[in-house]
Amino acid sequence: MSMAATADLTRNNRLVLDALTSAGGPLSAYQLLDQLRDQGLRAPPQIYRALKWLAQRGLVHKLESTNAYIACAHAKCCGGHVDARGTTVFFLCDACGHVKEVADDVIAMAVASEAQTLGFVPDASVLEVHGTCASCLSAGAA
Amino acid sequence: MSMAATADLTRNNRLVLDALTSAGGPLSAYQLLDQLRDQGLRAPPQIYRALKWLAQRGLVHKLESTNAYIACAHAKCCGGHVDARGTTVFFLCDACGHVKEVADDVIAMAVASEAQTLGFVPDASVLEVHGTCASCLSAGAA
DNA sequence: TATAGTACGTTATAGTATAACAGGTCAATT
DNA sequence: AATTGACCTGTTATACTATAACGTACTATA
Repeated sequence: MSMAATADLTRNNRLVLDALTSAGGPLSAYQLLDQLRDQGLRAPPQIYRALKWLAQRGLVHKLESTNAYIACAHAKCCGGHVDARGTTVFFLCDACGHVKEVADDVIAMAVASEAQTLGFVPDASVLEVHGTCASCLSAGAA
Repeated sequence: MSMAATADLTRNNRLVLDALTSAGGPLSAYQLLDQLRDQGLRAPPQIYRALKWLAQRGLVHKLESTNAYIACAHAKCCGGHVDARGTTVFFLCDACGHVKEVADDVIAMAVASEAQTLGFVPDASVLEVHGTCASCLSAGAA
């Protein structure tokens, strides 16, 4: 497995990745732009270019159902052990906004199996489950 | 199982649904608007209102990863036997644009199982697999 | 007649994303 | 040294996606 290239990040890419990482949750491109205006980022293309670069390497993910971006939860420990092709599943709490990223082999294999049945060769998957997280459930049950 | 209400569609809802159905594939909201301008639909809210109404009843689905809308493949035969909460999986061919909608219990159960492990209560799922369809593969292999 | 609910049409605006152009840096090659 | 090419950068303008908010009209029911 190749180590993620957290070393050769350019200034802009680093700024965007750091902002997402310290946010601890999803941010929109324009929220990132607002946060990074002080650091010299002024226009959307600067943000989108960084996001594209980071996403291609699996360091960030786009949440398609919310048009938001999130730092890969696994990139820190082992350099993006979940590949950039998107076999991860996101559980998004609609109550608190928390997003849980999991690598679930059972789901991945079920998708691969269905694809095979169809004669379809998968390239990238978007798997996003909306609902209510455990902590919001227990808070709401009080 | 309740029959889908294809009878009590308003004029606008019917126009949008028919356009999507006869398209046989995904259309963007603005493509729909262009197509339906002759029938009197002039502004985006008219389209989006119809899409929202239809989606709530499972007659159309939104493809989050492409910002497009597609008629439910199962609505015709049995009134949306796949519920509006989104347990269906879409396989999108990036080569030809074809979209295959399938109701895969194995995937649905794998998602439900993972959710249960997390103590997460799912509400709606977005499951979209990009890749290459069988027919494009055989064409490309020639 | 009120009243509420729903659908409708319209204008304006918000939010998301990219095309296209210009300049800067740096290393490899000529 | 000069040239080239690859890549990163900044900027303007624009395209694409979606909704807020207003006013109207047509039911159905009280």
